Amino acid sequence: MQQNRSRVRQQRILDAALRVFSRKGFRDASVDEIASESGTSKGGVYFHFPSKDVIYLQLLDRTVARLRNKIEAAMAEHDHPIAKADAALLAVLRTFDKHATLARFFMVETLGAGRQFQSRMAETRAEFAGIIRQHLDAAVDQGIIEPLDTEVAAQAWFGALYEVITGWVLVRKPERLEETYAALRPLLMRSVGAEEIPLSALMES
Amino acid sequence: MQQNRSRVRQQRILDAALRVFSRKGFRDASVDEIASESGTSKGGVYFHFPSKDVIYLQLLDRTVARLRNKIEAAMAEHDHPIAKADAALLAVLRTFDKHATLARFFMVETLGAGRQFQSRMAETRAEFAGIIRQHLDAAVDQGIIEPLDTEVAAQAWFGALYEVITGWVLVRKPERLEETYAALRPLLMRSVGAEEIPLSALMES
DNA sequence: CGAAACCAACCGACCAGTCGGTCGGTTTTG
DNA sequence: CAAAACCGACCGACTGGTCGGTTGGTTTCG
Repeated sequence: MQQNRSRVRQQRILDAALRVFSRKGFRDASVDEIASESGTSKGGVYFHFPSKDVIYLQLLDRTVARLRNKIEAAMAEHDHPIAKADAALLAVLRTFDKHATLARFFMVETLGAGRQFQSRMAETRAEFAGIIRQHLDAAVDQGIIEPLDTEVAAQAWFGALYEVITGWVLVRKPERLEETYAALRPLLMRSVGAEEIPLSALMES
Repeated sequence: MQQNRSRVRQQRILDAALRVFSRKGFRDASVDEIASESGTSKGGVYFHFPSKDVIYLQLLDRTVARLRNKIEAAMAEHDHPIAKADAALLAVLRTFDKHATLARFFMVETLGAGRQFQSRMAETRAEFAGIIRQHLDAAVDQGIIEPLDTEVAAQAWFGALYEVITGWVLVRKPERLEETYAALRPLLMRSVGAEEIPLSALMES
């Protein structure tokens, strides 16, 4: 049970780090603050993690994994590429709606965290863009949309989404992020030439 | 001529700051480095600028103004909203193509520069999104595109562009940013429901 | 000469990471 | 069984280095 306790403490530190990084950003967050926010001391933090960088990186990994899981779970419930895209879009918007802290960390923090993380950040962006691209390719293969440069299209989708979410994080308008869905969906769909299909029952659930 | 000399030195410092900030980011760029890169000393820098923050802010202002001028000059040569959008898109791509340093500063640096600049950054993003929105609204008024949520659309356009440029800055693929134009243009146009018009003579000039 | 421009040396705040030591619980041993 | 030995977890004072900003003196120029 001792190692269980240890694992709990590690999670506590990561949870605290998420809040502190979200508030202050990587550079302005001191390890002392993470320590006190997680109910321990600096020495305690350094017992569990070798460096501040590693805390950040592990937190990023955890966050990315959770978000990707959410997205993939949402998509797994549908077969049609457009329904998958819809589900993924809603899953993202709702997740960030519910966890604004996460949004702040992920959106505002990711790019400017510091030069040492830049390549990792590029990988992360590429990972999400890759998911989008993969499904765009599938849609092209199935003849649902016309062939197009799916790499640029995936980047553009990611960027559009990223910007809308970032804007919401910074300004908090509209009140609920999900409200942008109605405007975002047709925009994205039309951009790749996907004909309109009713969004009907997708709004609830 | 004394104040002229002074102004020249100020510009030199800003030019050097642009290079150093682009390489290192705001936090990792030391005033000493900006000083030596501009052929002066730290004291010299502090004679012309009251703080590192102000250097950054003035540089940001200068950069935004120049970019906005480029965009508006490009648009002024056309009347039709779609031609304006085209011209603006090309102007942006070409400007960053030619000045990768500027792209690095503007793209990678803007978001994560530090909490103290966050509201200013939000303003800057809003400014460019506002330009896009204004012209989307005009296009709607002229009946060229169907009514839509131009605020979200403008954000999405900005975000898409931002992401593509950022990706290029970080990975440098394709070789020339302008090559993304052919993929980006139809994507953006279709997203707002603008019918295809030949891009023909727009590629050169 | 006098003011503007410039410089090198310096100051002090800040903070990641270290280290010697403590504490509560578990295992070993006589 | 109890005392001794041990151990993982934890604490917080301290250090070493960095860097924004200051200052007092020097050069340049009109």
